[in-house]
Amino acid sequence: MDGILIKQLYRQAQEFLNKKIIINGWIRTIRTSKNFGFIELNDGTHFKNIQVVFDELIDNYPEVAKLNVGSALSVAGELVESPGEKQPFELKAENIKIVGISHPEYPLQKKRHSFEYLRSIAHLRPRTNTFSAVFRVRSILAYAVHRFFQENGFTYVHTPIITGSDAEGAGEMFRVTTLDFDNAPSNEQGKIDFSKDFFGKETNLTVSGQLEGEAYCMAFNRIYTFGPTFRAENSNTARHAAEFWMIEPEIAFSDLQDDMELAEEMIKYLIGYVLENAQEEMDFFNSFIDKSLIGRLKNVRDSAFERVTYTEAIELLNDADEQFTYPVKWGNDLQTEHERYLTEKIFKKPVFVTDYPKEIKAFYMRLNEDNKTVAAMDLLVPGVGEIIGGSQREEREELLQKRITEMGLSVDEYWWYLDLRKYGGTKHAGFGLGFERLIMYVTGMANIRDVIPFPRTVNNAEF
RNA sequence: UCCUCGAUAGCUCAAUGGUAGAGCAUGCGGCUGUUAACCGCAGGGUUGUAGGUUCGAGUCCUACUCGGGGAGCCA
Repeated sequence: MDGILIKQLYRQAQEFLNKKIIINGWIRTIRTSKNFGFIELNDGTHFKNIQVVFDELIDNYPEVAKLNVGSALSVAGELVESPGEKQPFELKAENIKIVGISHPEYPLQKKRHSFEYLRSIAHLRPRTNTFSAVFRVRSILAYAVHRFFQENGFTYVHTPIITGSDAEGAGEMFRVTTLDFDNAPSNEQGKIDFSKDFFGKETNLTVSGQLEGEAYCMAFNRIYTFGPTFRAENSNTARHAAEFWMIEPEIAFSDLQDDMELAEEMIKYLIGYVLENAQEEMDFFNSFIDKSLIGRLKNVRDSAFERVTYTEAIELLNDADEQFTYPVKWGNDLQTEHERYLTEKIFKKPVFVTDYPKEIKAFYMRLNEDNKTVAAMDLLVPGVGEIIGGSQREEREELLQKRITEMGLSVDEYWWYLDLRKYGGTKHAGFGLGFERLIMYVTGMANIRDVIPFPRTVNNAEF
Protein backbone atom coordinates (compact mmCIF):
# COMPACT_ATOMS: atom_id res chain seq x y z
CA MET A 1 0.00 0.00 0.00
CA ASP A 2 1.45 3.34 -1.08
CA GLY A 3 1.12 6.42 1.03
CA ILE A 4 1.63 7.43 4.59
CA LEU A 5 -0.82 7.42 7.48
CA ILE A 6 -2.41 10.57 8.86
CA LYS A 7 -1.38 9.44 12.33
CA GLN A 8 2.28 9.56 11.19
CA LEU A 9 1.72 13.01 9.73
CA TYR A 10 0.55 14.44 13.02
CA ARG A 11 3.16 12.64 15.09
CA GLN A 12 6.14 13.49 12.85
CA ALA A 13 4.98 16.50 10.85
CA GLN A 14 8.46 18.02 10.51
CA GLU A 15 9.71 14.96 8.65
CA PHE A 16 7.13 15.37 5.92
CA LEU A 17 6.82 19.14 5.66
CA ASN A 18 7.55 20.48 2.14
CA LYS A 19 7.85 16.94 0.82
CA LYS A 20 5.72 14.99 -1.64
CA ILE A 21 3.46 12.44 -0.03
CA ILE A 22 0.47 10.28 -0.84
CA ILE A 23 -2.53 9.99 1.49
CA ASN A 24 -5.35 7.47 1.08
CA GLY A 25 -8.62 8.21 2.79
CA TRP A 26 -12.28 9.14 2.73
CA ILE A 27 -13.89 12.56 2.30
CA ARG A 28 -15.35 13.89 5.54
CA THR A 29 -16.37 17.24 4.09
CA ILE A 30 -15.76 19.04 0.82
CA ARG A 31 -16.08 22.78 0.06
CA THR A 32 -15.58 24.13 -3.43
CA SER A 33 -15.65 27.39 -5.29
CA LYS A 34 -15.15 28.09 -8.99
CA ASN A 35 -11.45 27.41 -9.28
CA PHE A 36 -10.38 25.74 -6.05
CA GLY A 37 -11.70 23.73 -3.16
CA PHE A 38 -10.98 22.08 0.17
CA ILE A 39 -11.42 18.48 1.19
CA GLU A 40 -11.08 17.16 4.69
CA LEU A 41 -9.75 13.67 4.31
CA ASN A 42 -9.76 11.07 7.07
CA ASP A 43 -7.90 7.77 6.79
CA GLY A 44 -9.08 6.16 10.02
CA THR A 45 -5.65 5.96 11.62
CA HIS A 46 -6.06 9.22 13.47
CA PHE A 47 -8.90 11.20 14.96
CA LYS A 48 -8.00 14.33 13.02
CA ASN A 49 -8.37 14.93 9.28
CA ILE A 50 -5.90 16.30 6.78
CA GLN A 51 -7.08 19.30 4.76
CA VAL A 52 -6.48 18.84 1.06
CA VAL A 53 -6.35 21.99 -1.09
CA PHE A 54 -6.99 21.41 -4.78
CA ASP A 55 -7.36 23.63 -7.82
CA GLU A 56 -7.21 23.41 -11.59
CA LEU A 57 -3.63 22.16 -11.42
CA ILE A 58 -5.10 18.70 -11.06
CA ASP A 59 -6.33 17.32 -14.37
CA ASN A 60 -9.76 16.23 -13.09
CA TYR A 61 -10.90 19.30 -11.17
CA PRO A 62 -14.59 19.21 -12.27
CA GLU A 63 -14.95 15.54 -11.30
CA VAL A 64 -13.31 16.00 -7.90
CA ALA A 65 -15.29 19.17 -7.16
CA LYS A 66 -18.54 17.24 -7.60
CA LEU A 67 -17.64 14.37 -5.26
CA ASN A 68 -19.84 13.57 -2.30
CA VAL A 69 -18.98 13.01 1.33
CA GLY A 70 -17.77 9.46 1.90
CA SER A 71 -15.85 9.08 -1.38
CA ALA A 72 -12.50 7.28 -1.23
CA LEU A 73 -9.47 9.09 -2.64
CA SER A 74 -5.76 8.70 -3.13
CA VAL A 75 -4.18 12.16 -3.02
CA ALA A 76 -0.60 12.94 -4.07
CA GLY A 77 0.90 16.32 -3.32
CA GLU A 78 3.14 18.41 -1.15
CA LEU A 79 2.64 18.86 2.57
CA VAL A 80 2.79 22.59 3.28
CA GLU A 81 2.18 24.89 6.22
CA SER A 82 -1.43 26.05 6.27
CA PRO A 83 -2.41 29.73 6.31
CA GLY A 84 -5.67 28.71 7.97
CA GLU A 85 -5.97 28.75 11.74
CA LYS A 86 -7.65 25.41 12.29
CA GLN A 87 -4.87 23.18 11.03
CA PRO A 88 -1.06 23.39 11.22
CA PHE A 89 -0.47 21.94 7.77
CA GLU A 90 -2.34 20.88 4.65
CA LEU A 91 -1.84 18.84 1.53
CA LYS A 92 -1.46 20.80 -1.73
CA ALA A 93 -2.85 18.31 -4.24
CA GLU A 94 -1.04 17.59 -7.47
CA ASN A 95 -2.97 14.48 -8.35
CA ILE A 96 -6.24 13.15 -6.96
CA LYS A 97 -7.19 9.63 -7.87
CA ILE A 98 -10.86 8.86 -7.32
CA VAL A 99 -10.77 5.38 -5.81
CA GLY A 100 -14.44 4.91 -4.97
CA ILE A 101 -17.24 7.42 -5.35
CA SER A 102 -19.96 7.81 -2.74
CA HIS A 103 -23.53 8.06 -3.94
CA PRO A 104 -25.61 11.18 -3.23
CA GLU A 105 -27.89 9.36 -0.82
CA TYR A 106 -25.00 8.74 1.59
CA PRO A 107 -26.82 8.76 4.93
CA LEU A 108 -24.23 10.68 6.93
CA GLN A 109 -24.55 14.43 6.70
CA LYS A 110 -22.04 17.00 7.89
CA LYS A 111 -24.29 18.11 10.73
CA ARG A 112 -24.76 16.08 13.86
CA HIS A 113 -26.92 12.98 13.94
CA SER A 114 -28.68 11.48 16.92
CA PHE A 115 -27.05 8.38 18.41
CA GLU A 116 -30.38 6.58 17.92
CA TYR A 117 -30.29 7.17 14.19
CA LEU A 118 -26.63 6.20 13.95
CA ARG A 119 -27.43 2.87 15.64
CA SER A 120 -29.69 2.10 12.69
CA ILE A 121 -26.68 2.52 10.37
CA ALA A 122 -24.12 0.75 12.54
CA HIS A 123 -22.12 -0.20 9.44
CA LEU A 124 -21.48 3.48 8.63
CA ARG A 125 -21.30 5.09 12.05
CA PRO A 126 -17.59 4.34 12.62
CA ARG A 127 -17.02 7.07 10.00
CA THR A 128 -18.34 9.76 12.35
CA ASN A 129 -16.19 11.71 14.78
CA THR A 130 -17.80 10.29 17.89
CA PHE A 131 -17.67 6.65 16.89
CA SER A 132 -14.25 6.99 15.37
CA ALA A 133 -13.10 8.18 18.80
CA VAL A 134 -15.08 5.59 20.76
CA PHE A 135 -13.77 2.61 18.85
CA ARG A 136 -10.21 3.81 18.76
CA VAL A 137 -10.38 4.19 22.54
CA ARG A 138 -11.91 0.73 22.80
CA SER A 139 -8.96 -0.73 20.92
CA ILE A 140 -6.43 1.21 22.97
CA LEU A 141 -8.11 0.16 26.21
CA ALA A 142 -8.10 -3.50 25.20
CA TYR A 143 -4.38 -3.26 24.53
CA ALA A 144 -3.86 -1.51 27.87
CA VAL A 145 -5.70 -4.31 29.68
CA HIS A 146 -3.31 -6.89 28.25
CA ARG A 147 -0.30 -4.70 28.98
CA PHE A 148 -1.32 -4.17 32.57
CA PHE A 149 -1.73 -7.86 33.31
CA GLN A 150 1.17 -9.11 31.22
CA GLU A 151 3.53 -6.63 32.90
CA ASN A 152 2.35 -7.78 36.31
CA GLY A 153 3.00 -11.49 35.92
CA PHE A 154 -0.48 -12.58 34.87
CA THR A 155 -1.15 -15.37 32.37
CA TYR A 156 -3.96 -14.89 29.86
CA VAL A 157 -6.40 -17.81 29.89
CA HIS A 158 -9.00 -18.56 27.22
CA THR A 159 -11.90 -20.00 29.17
CA PRO A 160 -14.61 -21.77 27.17
CA ILE A 161 -17.37 -19.89 25.36
CA ILE A 162 -19.63 -22.94 25.38
CA THR A 163 -20.26 -24.22 28.87
CA GLY A 164 -21.73 -27.48 30.09
CA SER A 165 -23.05 -26.32 33.43
CA ASP A 166 -25.31 -23.53 34.61
CA ALA A 167 -22.27 -22.41 36.57
CA GLU A 168 -23.04 -19.56 38.92
CA GLY A 169 -26.63 -18.93 38.07
CA ALA A 170 -25.33 -15.50 37.07
CA GLY A 171 -28.21 -15.00 34.70
CA GLU A 172 -30.39 -16.46 31.98
CA MET A 173 -28.34 -18.34 29.40
CA PHE A 174 -28.43 -18.81 25.63
CA ARG A 175 -28.78 -22.49 24.75
CA VAL A 176 -26.35 -24.01 22.26
CA THR A 177 -27.80 -26.90 20.30
CA THR A 178 -27.81 -28.65 16.94
CA LEU A 179 -31.17 -30.33 17.58
CA ASP A 180 -33.92 -29.81 15.03
CA PHE A 181 -36.60 -27.77 16.80
CA ASP A 182 -39.36 -29.19 14.62
CA ASN A 183 -38.31 -32.75 15.28
CA ALA A 184 -36.46 -32.86 18.60
CA PRO A 185 -35.88 -36.24 20.28
CA SER A 186 -37.77 -36.68 23.53
CA ASN A 187 -37.06 -38.85 26.58
CA GLU A 188 -39.38 -41.02 28.68
CA GLN A 189 -40.78 -37.98 30.51
CA GLY A 190 -41.71 -36.37 27.20
CA LYS A 191 -39.02 -33.72 27.63
CA ILE A 192 -36.34 -32.96 25.08
CA ASP A 193 -33.58 -35.58 25.22
CA PHE A 194 -30.34 -33.63 25.32
CA SER A 195 -28.28 -36.82 25.42
CA LYS A 196 -28.94 -36.86 21.66
CA ASP A 197 -27.62 -33.32 21.28
CA PHE A 198 -24.17 -32.43 19.90
CA PHE A 199 -22.36 -32.57 23.24
CA GLY A 200 -24.56 -35.28 24.72
CA LYS A 201 -25.83 -32.84 27.31
CA GLU A 202 -27.41 -29.44 27.69
CA THR A 203 -24.98 -26.65 26.79
CA ASN A 204 -25.11 -22.88 26.89
CA LEU A 205 -23.04 -19.81 26.10
CA THR A 206 -20.90 -18.76 29.02
CA VAL A 207 -22.06 -16.17 31.54
CA SER A 208 -18.65 -16.06 33.23
CA GLY A 209 -15.23 -17.64 32.89
CA GLN A 210 -14.58 -17.40 36.61
CA LEU A 211 -14.88 -21.02 37.69
CA GLU A 212 -12.58 -22.23 34.92
CA GLY A 213 -10.35 -19.25 35.64
CA GLU A 214 -9.95 -20.42 39.21
CA ALA A 215 -8.64 -23.77 37.96
CA TYR A 216 -5.87 -22.00 36.05
CA CYS A 217 -5.26 -19.65 38.96
CA MET A 218 -4.38 -22.70 41.06
CA ALA A 219 -1.68 -23.53 38.49
CA PHE A 220 -0.43 -20.14 37.27
CA ASN A 221 -0.95 -18.07 40.45
CA ARG A 222 -2.15 -14.97 38.61
CA ILE A 223 -4.41 -15.27 35.60
CA TYR A 224 -6.88 -13.16 33.69
CA THR A 225 -9.55 -13.84 31.13
CA PHE A 226 -10.70 -11.31 28.56
CA GLY A 227 -13.42 -12.45 26.22
CA PRO A 228 -17.06 -12.39 25.21
CA THR A 229 -19.81 -13.17 27.70
CA PHE A 230 -23.49 -13.77 27.09
CA ARG A 231 -26.59 -13.07 29.15
CA ALA A 232 -30.09 -13.80 27.91
CA GLU A 233 -31.70 -11.45 30.42
CA ASN A 234 -34.67 -9.45 29.17
CA SER A 235 -33.10 -6.29 30.48
CA ASN A 236 -33.61 -3.09 28.61
CA THR A 237 -31.24 -0.45 29.95
CA ALA A 238 -28.40 1.70 28.73
CA ARG A 239 -25.97 -0.47 30.71
CA HIS A 240 -26.90 -4.00 29.59
CA ALA A 241 -26.17 -5.99 26.45
CA ALA A 242 -26.76 -9.65 25.60
CA GLU A 243 -23.19 -9.98 24.33
CA PHE A 244 -20.42 -8.10 26.09
CA TRP A 245 -16.76 -8.50 27.00
CA MET A 246 -15.57 -9.18 30.46
CA ILE A 247 -12.16 -9.13 32.12
CA GLU A 248 -11.79 -11.56 35.02
CA PRO A 249 -8.50 -11.69 36.91
CA GLU A 250 -7.95 -14.30 39.60
CA ILE A 251 -5.08 -14.17 42.11
CA ALA A 252 -3.82 -16.99 44.37
CA PHE A 253 -2.50 -16.57 47.91
CA SER A 254 -4.57 -13.39 48.09
CA ASP A 255 -7.51 -12.04 50.07
CA LEU A 256 -10.17 -9.40 49.49
CA GLN A 257 -7.80 -6.55 50.37
CA ASP A 258 -5.36 -7.74 47.70
CA ASP A 259 -8.28 -8.02 45.29
CA MET A 260 -9.31 -4.40 45.84
CA GLU A 261 -5.74 -3.18 45.54
CA LEU A 262 -5.46 -4.96 42.21
CA ALA A 263 -8.76 -3.50 40.98
CA GLU A 264 -7.77 0.01 42.00
CA GLU A 265 -4.31 -0.25 40.48
CA MET A 266 -5.78 -1.64 37.25
CA ILE A 267 -8.44 1.09 36.87
CA LYS A 268 -5.84 3.79 37.50
CA TYR A 269 -3.43 2.25 35.01
CA LEU A 270 -6.12 1.99 32.31
CA ILE A 271 -7.28 5.58 32.81
CA GLY A 272 -3.70 6.84 32.76
CA TYR A 273 -2.94 4.84 29.63
CA VAL A 274 -5.90 6.25 27.71
CA LEU A 275 -5.24 9.83 28.80
CA GLU A 276 -1.69 9.41 27.59
CA ASN A 277 -2.32 7.52 24.36
CA ALA A 278 -5.66 8.84 23.09
CA GLN A 279 -5.31 12.54 23.71
CA GLU A 280 -7.18 13.78 20.63
CA GLU A 281 -10.07 11.41 21.31
CA MET A 282 -10.25 12.33 24.99
CA ASP A 283 -10.20 16.05 24.15
CA PHE A 284 -13.11 15.41 21.82
CA PHE A 285 -15.15 13.59 24.49
CA ASN A 286 -14.33 16.34 26.96
CA SER A 287 -15.62 18.97 24.51
CA PHE A 288 -18.70 17.28 23.08
CA ILE A 289 -19.82 14.48 25.40
CA ASP A 290 -18.96 15.50 28.96
CA LYS A 291 -17.13 18.72 29.81
CA SER A 292 -15.97 17.48 33.18
CA LEU A 293 -14.66 14.14 31.88
CA ILE A 294 -10.90 14.62 31.85
CA GLY A 295 -10.86 16.46 35.16
CA ARG A 296 -12.81 13.66 36.77
CA LEU A 297 -10.64 10.93 35.29
CA LYS A 298 -7.45 12.65 36.40
CA ASN A 299 -8.90 12.92 39.88
CA VAL A 300 -9.70 9.21 39.87
CA ARG A 301 -6.22 8.35 38.59
CA ASP A 302 -4.52 10.45 41.28
CA SER A 303 -6.57 9.85 44.43
CA ALA A 304 -7.36 6.85 46.61
CA PHE A 305 -10.65 5.02 46.11
CA GLU A 306 -13.04 4.96 49.06
CA ARG A 307 -13.77 1.74 50.94
CA VAL A 308 -16.83 1.11 53.04
CA THR A 309 -18.45 -2.05 54.26
CA TYR A 310 -22.02 -2.83 53.29
CA THR A 311 -23.01 -2.31 56.92
CA GLU A 312 -21.37 1.13 57.01
CA ALA A 313 -23.01 1.99 53.67
CA ILE A 314 -26.44 1.16 55.11
CA GLU A 315 -25.74 3.50 58.04
CA LEU A 316 -24.57 6.29 55.72
CA LEU A 317 -27.69 5.94 53.60
CA ASN A 318 -29.96 5.89 56.64
CA ASP A 319 -28.32 9.09 57.92
CA ALA A 320 -28.60 10.74 54.51
CA ASP A 321 -30.98 13.62 54.05
CA GLU A 322 -32.65 11.98 51.07
CA GLN A 323 -35.95 10.21 50.43
CA PHE A 324 -35.30 6.93 48.65
CA THR A 325 -37.95 5.06 46.70
CA TYR A 326 -36.73 1.76 48.11
CA PRO A 327 -36.17 1.27 51.84
CA VAL A 328 -32.62 1.10 53.17
CA LYS A 329 -32.47 -1.96 55.39
CA TRP A 330 -29.69 -4.32 56.43
CA GLY A 331 -30.21 -7.54 54.50
CA ASN A 332 -31.65 -5.92 51.38
CA ASP A 333 -29.46 -5.49 48.35
CA LEU A 334 -28.47 -1.92 47.51
CA GLN A 335 -30.69 -0.44 44.82
CA THR A 336 -29.32 1.57 41.92
CA GLU A 337 -30.51 4.78 43.59
CA HIS A 338 -28.55 3.84 46.75
CA GLU A 339 -25.40 3.00 44.81
CA ARG A 340 -25.59 6.24 42.87
CA TYR A 341 -26.10 8.25 46.01
CA LEU A 342 -23.05 6.66 47.63
CA THR A 343 -20.67 7.21 44.72
CA GLU A 344 -22.10 10.44 43.28
CA LYS A 345 -23.29 12.36 46.34
CA ILE A 346 -21.47 11.11 49.42
CA PHE A 347 -18.01 10.24 48.05
CA LYS A 348 -18.05 11.80 44.58
CA LYS A 349 -15.53 9.21 43.39
CA PRO A 350 -15.14 5.46 42.99
CA VAL A 351 -16.02 3.50 46.11
CA PHE A 352 -15.64 -0.15 47.07
CA VAL A 353 -18.55 -1.56 49.03
CA THR A 354 -17.53 -4.76 50.83
CA ASP A 355 -18.82 -7.56 53.03
CA TYR A 356 -22.39 -8.04 51.86
CA PRO A 357 -24.91 -10.33 53.58
CA LYS A 358 -24.32 -13.89 52.36
CA GLU A 359 -27.97 -14.33 51.36
CA ILE A 360 -27.73 -11.83 48.52
CA LYS A 361 -24.41 -13.02 47.08
CA ALA A 362 -23.11 -16.02 45.14
CA PHE A 363 -22.25 -19.37 46.72
CA TYR A 364 -18.52 -19.22 46.01
CA MET A 365 -17.86 -16.09 48.06
CA ARG A 366 -15.88 -16.61 51.25
CA LEU A 367 -17.86 -16.58 54.48
CA ASN A 368 -16.63 -14.01 57.01
CA GLU A 369 -15.98 -14.65 60.71
CA ASP A 370 -19.36 -13.17 61.64
CA ASN A 371 -21.10 -16.00 59.73
CA LYS A 372 -23.46 -13.39 58.28
CA THR A 373 -21.47 -11.66 55.56
CA VAL A 374 -19.20 -12.73 52.74
CA ALA A 375 -15.91 -11.26 51.50
CA ALA A 376 -17.43 -9.59 48.43
CA MET A 377 -16.75 -6.22 46.87
CA ASP A 378 -18.49 -4.04 44.30
CA LEU A 379 -16.75 -1.04 42.80
CA LEU A 380 -19.22 1.77 42.15
CA VAL A 381 -18.30 4.73 39.96
CA PRO A 382 -20.19 7.97 39.31
CA GLY A 383 -22.32 7.93 36.17
CA VAL A 384 -22.09 4.23 35.42
CA GLY A 385 -22.75 2.49 38.72
CA GLU A 386 -21.34 -0.97 39.29
CA ILE A 387 -18.28 -1.48 37.12
CA ILE A 388 -16.61 -4.32 39.02
CA GLY A 389 -17.99 -7.16 41.09
CA GLY A 390 -15.57 -9.44 42.93
CA SER A 391 -14.85 -11.49 45.98
CA GLN A 392 -12.45 -13.64 47.91
CA ARG A 393 -13.44 -17.20 47.07
CA GLU A 394 -14.41 -19.82 49.61
CA GLU A 395 -11.36 -22.09 49.81
CA ARG A 396 -12.61 -24.31 52.68
CA GLU A 397 -14.05 -27.42 51.07
CA GLU A 398 -16.66 -28.28 53.70
CA LEU A 399 -17.96 -24.73 53.88
CA LEU A 400 -18.14 -24.50 50.09
CA GLN A 401 -20.11 -27.76 49.92
CA LYS A 402 -22.46 -26.43 52.57
CA ARG A 403 -23.01 -23.17 50.68
CA ILE A 404 -23.66 -25.02 47.40
CA THR A 405 -26.32 -27.10 49.12
CA GLU A 406 -27.83 -24.07 50.89
CA MET A 407 -28.23 -22.28 47.58
CA GLY A 408 -30.13 -25.26 46.18
CA LEU A 409 -27.35 -26.26 43.81
CA SER A 410 -26.02 -29.76 43.14
CA VAL A 411 -22.66 -30.70 44.72
CA ASP A 412 -22.13 -33.30 41.96
CA GLU A 413 -22.14 -30.60 39.27
CA TYR A 414 -19.27 -28.83 40.96
CA TRP A 415 -17.01 -31.88 41.51
CA TRP A 416 -14.04 -30.38 39.69
CA TYR A 417 -14.52 -26.98 41.33
CA LEU A 418 -14.45 -28.70 44.74
CA ASP A 419 -11.34 -30.64 43.65
CA LEU A 420 -9.48 -27.31 43.48
CA ARG A 421 -9.96 -27.05 47.27
CA LYS A 422 -8.92 -30.65 47.82
CA TYR A 423 -5.58 -30.54 46.00
CA GLY A 424 -3.46 -27.67 47.26
CA GLY A 425 -6.16 -25.06 47.54
CA THR A 426 -5.10 -21.60 48.66
CA LYS A 427 -6.99 -18.53 49.61
CA HIS A 428 -7.65 -16.65 46.40
CA ALA A 429 -9.72 -13.82 45.03
CA GLY A 430 -10.81 -12.23 41.78
CA PHE A 431 -13.27 -9.91 40.11
CA GLY A 432 -15.14 -9.27 36.91
CA LEU A 433 -14.81 -5.97 35.05
CA GLY A 434 -17.40 -5.15 32.42
CA PHE A 435 -15.27 -3.92 29.54
CA GLU A 436 -18.03 -1.86 27.95
CA ARG A 437 -18.85 -0.21 31.27
CA LEU A 438 -15.22 0.74 31.56
CA ILE A 439 -15.35 2.28 28.08
CA MET A 440 -18.50 4.17 29.02
CA TYR A 441 -16.83 5.50 32.13
CA VAL A 442 -13.67 6.54 30.30
CA THR A 443 -15.40 8.14 27.29
CA GLY A 444 -18.51 9.56 28.98
CA MET A 445 -20.74 7.72 26.50
CA ALA A 446 -24.08 7.07 28.21
CA ASN A 447 -25.37 4.02 26.30
CA ILE A 448 -23.66 0.62 26.08
CA ARG A 449 -25.04 0.28 22.53
CA ASP A 450 -22.74 3.10 21.51
CA VAL A 451 -19.50 1.48 22.70
CA ILE A 452 -20.04 -1.90 20.96
CA PRO A 453 -19.51 -2.01 17.17
CA PHE A 454 -22.60 -4.11 16.49
CA PRO A 455 -24.51 -4.37 19.76
CA ARG A 456 -26.74 -7.32 20.59
CA THR A 457 -29.63 -6.44 22.86
CA VAL A 458 -33.18 -7.71 23.35
CA ASN A 459 -34.89 -7.71 19.95
CA ASN A 460 -31.82 -6.43 18.17
CA ALA A 461 -29.25 -8.50 16.30
CA GLU A 462 -29.18 -6.55 13.03
CA PHE A 463 -25.87 -6.50 11.12
C1' U B 1 -41.15 -7.45 32.33
C1' C B 2 -43.03 -2.63 34.69
C1' C B 3 -43.34 2.95 34.62
C1' U B 4 -42.78 7.16 31.47
C1' C B 5 -41.93 10.07 27.04
C1' G B 6 -41.83 10.01 21.90
C1' A B 7 -42.62 8.76 16.26
C1' U B 8 -43.86 14.90 10.76
C1' A B 9 -39.07 15.44 4.06
C1' G B 10 -32.85 11.45 3.47
C1' C B 11 -31.19 13.83 8.59
C1' U B 12 -32.29 17.45 12.84
C1' C B 13 -36.63 19.74 14.16
C1' A B 14 -41.20 23.47 13.80
C1' A B 15 -46.60 23.76 12.94
C1' U B 16 -53.68 27.27 18.67
C1' G B 17 -58.55 21.22 16.03
C1' G B 18 -58.75 25.00 10.11
C1' U B 19 -54.04 25.45 3.00
C1' A B 20 -47.75 20.74 6.45
C1' G B 21 -42.73 24.52 7.06
C1' A B 22 -37.27 25.62 8.15
C1' G B 23 -32.03 24.33 8.40
C1' C B 24 -28.79 20.69 6.62
C1' A B 25 -28.40 16.96 2.74
C1' U B 26 -29.49 16.24 -2.76
C1' G B 27 -29.68 18.58 -8.10
C1' C B 28 -28.47 23.08 -11.01
C1' G B 29 -26.04 27.91 -11.02
C1' G B 30 -22.62 31.71 -8.61
C1' C B 31 -18.24 32.77 -5.75
C1' U B 32 -9.91 33.24 -5.81
C1' G B 33 -8.32 30.64 1.28
C1' U B 34 -12.59 27.69 3.09
C1' U B 35 -13.21 25.57 8.39
C1' A B 36 -20.66 22.08 10.20
C1' A B 37 -18.00 27.69 4.16
C1' C B 38 -21.26 31.28 1.82
C1' C B 39 -25.27 33.28 -1.96
C1' G B 40 -29.48 32.07 -5.53
C1' C B 41 -33.00 28.54 -7.66
C1' A B 42 -35.29 23.64 -7.74
C1' G B 43 -37.06 18.76 -6.49
C1' G B 44 -38.50 16.16 -2.15
C1' G B 45 -44.48 14.28 2.50
C1' U B 46 -50.34 8.52 2.52
C1' U B 47 -47.41 13.18 9.42
C1' G B 48 -45.14 4.94 12.41
C1' U B 49 -49.69 1.19 11.57
C1' A B 50 -55.03 0.23 12.20
C1' G B 51 -59.47 2.09 13.99
C1' G B 52 -62.50 6.08 16.34
C1' U B 53 -64.44 11.33 17.76
C1' U B 54 -65.32 15.80 14.62
C1' C B 55 -68.09 19.86 9.41
C1' G B 56 -62.69 19.37 9.59
C1' A B 57 -57.20 15.50 12.87
C1' G B 58 -49.99 16.11 12.29
C1' U B 59 -52.85 17.92 16.69
C1' C B 60 -58.08 14.62 20.60
C1' C B 61 -59.31 9.04 21.99
C1' U B 62 -58.17 3.42 21.68
C1' A B 63 -55.04 -0.60 20.24
C1' C B 64 -50.59 -2.15 18.07
C1' U B 65 -45.34 -1.53 16.26
C1' C B 66 -40.70 0.67 16.94
C1' G B 67 -37.44 3.87 19.72
C1' G B 68 -35.60 7.05 24.04
C1' G B 69 -35.30 7.66 29.45
C1' G B 70 -36.09 5.35 34.31
C1' A B 71 -36.72 0.61 37.31
C1' G B 72 -35.79 -4.65 38.16
C1' C B 73 -31.56 -8.19 36.97
C1' C B 74 -26.30 -7.49 36.57
C1' A B 75 -20.85 -6.54 34.38
